[in-house]
Amino acid sequence: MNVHIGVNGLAVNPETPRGRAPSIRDVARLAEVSHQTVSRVLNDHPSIRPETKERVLLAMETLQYRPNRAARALVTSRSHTIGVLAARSSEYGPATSIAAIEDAAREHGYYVNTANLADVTPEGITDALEHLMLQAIEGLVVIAPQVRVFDVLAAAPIGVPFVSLQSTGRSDHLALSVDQVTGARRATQHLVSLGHREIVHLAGPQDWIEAEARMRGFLDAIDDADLSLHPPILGDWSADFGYFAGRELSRARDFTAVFAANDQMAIGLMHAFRDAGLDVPGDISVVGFDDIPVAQHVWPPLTTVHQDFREVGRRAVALLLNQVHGREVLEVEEIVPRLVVRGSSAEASGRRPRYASVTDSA
Amino acid sequence: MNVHIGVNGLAVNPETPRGRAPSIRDVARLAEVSHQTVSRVLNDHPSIRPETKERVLLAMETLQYRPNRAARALVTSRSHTIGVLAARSSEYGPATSIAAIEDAAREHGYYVNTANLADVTPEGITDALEHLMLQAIEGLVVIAPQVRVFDVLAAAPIGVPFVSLQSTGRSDHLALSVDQVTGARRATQHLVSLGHREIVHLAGPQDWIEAEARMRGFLDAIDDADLSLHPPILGDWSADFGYFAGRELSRARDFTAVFAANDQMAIGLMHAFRDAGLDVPGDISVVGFDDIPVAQHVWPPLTTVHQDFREVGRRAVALLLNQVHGREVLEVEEIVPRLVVRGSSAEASGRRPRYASVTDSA
DNA sequence: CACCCCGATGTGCACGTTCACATCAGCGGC
DNA sequence: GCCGCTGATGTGAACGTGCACATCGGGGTG
Repeated sequence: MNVHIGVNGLAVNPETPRGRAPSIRDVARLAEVSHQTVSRVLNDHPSIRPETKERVLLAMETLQYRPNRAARALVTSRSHTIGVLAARSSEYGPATSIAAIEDAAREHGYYVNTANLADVTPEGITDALEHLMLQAIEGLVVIAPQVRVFDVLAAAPIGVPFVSLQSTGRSDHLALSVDQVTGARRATQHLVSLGHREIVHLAGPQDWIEAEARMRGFLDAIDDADLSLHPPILGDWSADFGYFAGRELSRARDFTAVFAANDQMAIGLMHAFRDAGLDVPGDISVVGFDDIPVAQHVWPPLTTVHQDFREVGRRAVALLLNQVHGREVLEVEEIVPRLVVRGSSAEASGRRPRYASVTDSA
Repeated sequence: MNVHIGVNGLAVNPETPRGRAPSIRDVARLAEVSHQTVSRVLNDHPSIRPETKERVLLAMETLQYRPNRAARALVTSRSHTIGVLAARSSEYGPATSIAAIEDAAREHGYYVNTANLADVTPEGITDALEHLMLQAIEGLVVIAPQVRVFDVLAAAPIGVPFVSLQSTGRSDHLALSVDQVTGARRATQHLVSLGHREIVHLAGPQDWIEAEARMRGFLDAIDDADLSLHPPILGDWSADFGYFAGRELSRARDFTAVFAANDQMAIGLMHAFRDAGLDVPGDISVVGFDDIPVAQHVWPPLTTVHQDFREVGRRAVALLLNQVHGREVLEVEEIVPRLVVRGSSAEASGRRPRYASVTDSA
């Protein structure tokens, strides 16, 4: 109700004409210099007498001057904004990375504008992209890890450098590759080393880059160990899907371990197994991926592959801004996620695993 | 490496002079009208002959014209951007709301700029606010639900309408109040109705508005039922804290139920109780708050209070944009979250509760 | 038939900033 | 004592758009 707080914020300053916000000319007048000198102070120009600078800064202070971003953007044609193209951004992983991107960008004096992919149709993607381009973004971070997105991106000339948080294997852009393949392989090898020979993979949706990488890691490990291959199940990342998949799986029971492509599905799986009277890890071992914060607190504590989402976001910004500024792009070292063994995986014999408590993260 | 895709995006258009992006004047020249006519087409001015409009649109198309947001913002002094001041934005609830806010804003042709609160010191808050104000935001959504934030907000005249996702009880701004008090009261009453008389509240951090509201709902219910009050434990929302709190609690064991202020802590609690050899809900009932997606898949499935975070985000934007456009602000109806009874709460006697499966959400 | 109004379009300026260039004083070197 | 350089500052234009106002033709009204 009572929301109008003056027209213009701080508004009523006697020095400032009308209801307008103070401009550099107003500051200049007060400091008795030219507007250009004020501009120089703003931009840290070297040849300004300290005394003059002082006077200008004082004038800015008394006038409560704020530089006008639009005017600056207009003349420099730099928006100081980067775009983020994201999918499913309410989930822990992406959300964490996005937050880290925003923090890192702010630290570098940049703004972030996020467009969430409502649907992954070409129209939806073009639409989101259009929105970002209208914002005149200087760079783009892509966290929408469907292959399809990159097809659209490749087709639409976006004209700004972009970085993806998923390695597509393409060379038309920079990717901040977390080595998901190795992560998935290690997870699978862990199960193999526990004596499991019939392992099922509950994968992410087809077309998702991460799902594909984790699947490949799984297949590699199965191949290395010379095991027979169960056809992977394609899920949608959700715990609910994990539950339903687990219900189906517990009918057949021709396996002793499941590697789920993310923790949510793994948790849903365990729920279903419990419902079916199967003990995890006594009857069936389960391994997840991501290490979301609750993973170590569910029962049994989930063996999973830990990813540092914040670090990924940070690096993405660093990489992107390097490109934006035309600096040399340093070699991108891959981040290898690490396996965290907890209670949901045990030897195929059915013996109890060593108990991993909450302190394993310390 | 191979990232530079032309200087300017689509760049090489013979109609466009130099390397500059096409402006309305370029379009005007090609369409053989004045730049003002082009502007009118852009802004859907009524009195334009359809034929002329057609010609202009065609010229835009061939020139791949994009309006320059900075120039427009400069002259209209409207940024078409709203700011979001957020805290802990990687968690499910806030992250979901933020995503919904972005979607809704985009639908209304607005951009969203998010500033995450690194720390809740006055400096941190001012800093984030400063960042947003530099962006010339037209409105602000606050999801940083500490009381302290509102103190700073009240002190610093932000000069734009703002909406908070938490009800502060103050009248200096609009709040989109989810009735957390009622939600918490219902959760507690549920435990009371199951015969529990010794109920502990694992609260959120002091200073958090939501923590306070949930605490009040708890206290109200305890008071109504005339039960003795256990001193609430102040947590930090995290599952890890829930675990440690649970360890402490299981020493005393002078209670039969715990109402946790969010699901993460509830899950941590259950973990600790299990470690201590206590059965949930056989020995102790646990109720959470939020209904995060995994809540129904942990063991036992968590009784909790469901909130629709997306709806909250959507409404926040609607409310805010109404204010921004000076439209009448319609009465804000409170959203009352609903209790979802699952397996983690049972009668104080220790009898097994009816089993609530995943289908309870269907 | 003169008048006015309205629809359709054009003209010039303003927005606040930076950039290119101009100015001016002081100082060292010949 | 003059030249040129350099540091410190000022001057004017430009960026791309929207707004206020001007213009012009046509049609209805008296």
